[in-house]
Amino acid sequence: MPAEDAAVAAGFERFYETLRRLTPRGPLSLTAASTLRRLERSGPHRLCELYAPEGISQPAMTQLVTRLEKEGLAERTSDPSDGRAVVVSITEAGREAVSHRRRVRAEALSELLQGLTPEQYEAVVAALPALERLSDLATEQAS
Amino acid sequence: MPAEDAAVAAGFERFYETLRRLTPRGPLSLTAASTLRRLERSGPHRLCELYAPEGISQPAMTQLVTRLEKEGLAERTSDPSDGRAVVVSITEAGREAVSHRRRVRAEALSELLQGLTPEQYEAVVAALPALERLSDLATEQAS
DNA sequence: CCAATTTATATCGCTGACTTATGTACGCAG
DNA sequence: CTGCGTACATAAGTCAGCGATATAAATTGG
Repeated sequence: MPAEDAAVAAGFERFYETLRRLTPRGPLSLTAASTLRRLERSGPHRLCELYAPEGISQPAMTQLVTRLEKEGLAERTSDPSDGRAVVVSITEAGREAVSHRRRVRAEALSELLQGLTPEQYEAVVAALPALERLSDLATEQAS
Repeated sequence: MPAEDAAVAAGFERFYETLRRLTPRGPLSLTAASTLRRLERSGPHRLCELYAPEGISQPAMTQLVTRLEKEGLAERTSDPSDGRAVVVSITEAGREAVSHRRRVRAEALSELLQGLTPEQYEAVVAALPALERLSDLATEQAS
């Protein structure tokens, strides 16, 4: 492991905690929010396609979908081509919940961003593609 | 809110999920790990100074400290100057647990970092001071 | 200096969100 | 239609958080 990676890891570690506290309490668990974002981003999915990337077990996803359905944020549809399958999709209320959460977070973050110097701000913007790339790499690795 | 902040927020949102999955399972909850890091970083604290910054209730912190104590990762000491207070400090085993967790995470991250181009890597390194600053700002804001 | 209040921590009962093990319904090959 | 694999649901247990409340020490007002 290159030495400089350790510095990056240390910085990320602390920054991760900062991000975590930026949306402290809410009716959605981390996994619930993440699942909703996935459904919003890449459309309806079968339940069996959801649990692995979210890093939880299949029963946990069943329960999560049940909760989301009870709260009106997602819905189950049966797949006509496969009677065993359940297709999960996000509802309008779900989209609103996601965008509300996103907005709250973005506003809190925006306030912090204003404390940066223009140079620091530019550095953050310049690093965004790299962060995006890291997320892509992590996703690939998982599959 | 400046328009570009939204892009930053979106990038951070996804990156946050990525970091979250970088240390998937472990015996320590997110809060437990975060609390241990705090104790390691800034020394012993009274229980009442711990729960607010960690974003949990006081009873939850009492329980968390109890668990950490049971696992030998932290210990309670009574404050001689205030009979009501309990001073929590990290043990040697606690330090090891923190550093182990940090190492695992750093290695996983390091693997991802190698997938970046040199330019992207430099962009990340260049952004570190800004991320650090953001964390500082968030800490100030909380107090 | 004693009663009332505030502060610091602990205990209780509850819920949410996971786990593993197991059950059920459907699809498909023989 | 038998039997097996797949997709999902259910059951039972655990863990980590919550609010309400209890206990005990410190502080404060008369």
